[in-house]
Amino acid sequence: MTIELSTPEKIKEAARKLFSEKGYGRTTTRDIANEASVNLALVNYHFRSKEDLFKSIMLEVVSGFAGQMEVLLNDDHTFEEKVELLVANYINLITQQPDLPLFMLSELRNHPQQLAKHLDIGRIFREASFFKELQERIPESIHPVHYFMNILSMTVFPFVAKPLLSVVAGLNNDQYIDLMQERKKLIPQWIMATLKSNTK
Amino acid sequence: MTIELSTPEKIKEAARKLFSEKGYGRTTTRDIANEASVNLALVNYHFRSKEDLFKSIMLEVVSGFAGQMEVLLNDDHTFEEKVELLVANYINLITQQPDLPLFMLSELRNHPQQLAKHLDIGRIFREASFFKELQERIPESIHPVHYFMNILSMTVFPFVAKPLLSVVAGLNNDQYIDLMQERKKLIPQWIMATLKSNTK
DNA sequence: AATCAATTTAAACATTTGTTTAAATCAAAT
DNA sequence: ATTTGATTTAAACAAATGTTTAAATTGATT
Repeated sequence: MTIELSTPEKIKEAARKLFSEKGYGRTTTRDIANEASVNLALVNYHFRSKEDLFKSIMLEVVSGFAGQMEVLLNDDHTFEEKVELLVANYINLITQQPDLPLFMLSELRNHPQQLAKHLDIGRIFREASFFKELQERIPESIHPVHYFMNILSMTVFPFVAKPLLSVVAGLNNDQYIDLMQERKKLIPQWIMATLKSNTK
Repeated sequence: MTIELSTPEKIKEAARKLFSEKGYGRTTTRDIANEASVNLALVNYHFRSKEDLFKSIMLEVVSGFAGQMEVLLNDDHTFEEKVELLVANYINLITQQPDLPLFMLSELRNHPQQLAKHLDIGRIFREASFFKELQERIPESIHPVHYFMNILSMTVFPFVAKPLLSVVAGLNNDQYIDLMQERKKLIPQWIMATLKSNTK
């Protein structure tokens, strides 16, 4: 039932897995070739270098993330529904790919320019209907990005800090996943509560 | 005015800097020796291996973090003051060492066991007065760790995601730091607002 | 001053790692 | 069936990297 992938696709899939699991520095081209069940030289044949392979994967991941975000920030729902969709969407995504956020954040710091490069992310966000709706609800003294930070923080951080927080709370893996599912409902409630505390 | 450090201290300081800047995988023993202005072989002479050097640093960082947290979670202040102190404390700490949280989180995932090892972190947290006070304020249907997650998330995540969020918001470094300073006051307010929304 | 252990140094070693090469294989077009 | 270009393979190369060695230096003790 698994479809036969082309060699470059096999390599990219293997690299995506290994880079996000172990980071760029600890992943070798031989790791990638093995994971993809492919001859070592094919990594350099299809992609020019390890660095180029990384860039191509990173670009896909970041533009996928940004594209999805743009849709969610501009859809037809109410503000509160937008928050609910945003949170549920990312909790689902990250539950399936738990290593994705830490990978993105780590490597975004080591390869800065990459982000602004092919993606005018700033404009996408500032022009989103979400931000206009947000500004109508809060005083001008508070920067709207604070609330965007809060949504993303409460949604993403618990996954990133799972090794720490699961020990703190004394929870096993399944219990931790249950907690994250609970947050789909809780985070939007909390966000609305913080908005009421800072009314315009 | 800078005090002369012993060789092992020079090595540890250099390694702490480079590991947190570039991660374990991309930091070489030669990098460390150069940064410490010390002969290459001394890294292996004073610490057995690169891995051992890493472990020794990681242990210091994690137990420092946990120790500080234990004090803050158990001091004599009111619940709201505890939240204020916790937030202000970590915003100050991370402002001075911006690479620390991402380093801790990345490497904690690659070297799991390390955490639970020398540190019974779970007990420290569950027995803290902070958690008892928290439980008195929320219904039993909600796990208190949710709120601890929220505090840590809103405090730490904006630093970890700075490369992304500063582009999103279109802010330069100084403006971003100002935003983080504002959060010292805002986060405790928001936390109290979320608590009121889920009263016992 | 001589001794002795601890520390430092320069050099080398063995692996690992990213990349290249040249031949072999494959698949489609003539 | 032949040709031609793309793909794959095994092998090798050069550079980087963690570690070790053996000699040199240092600094305190006798």
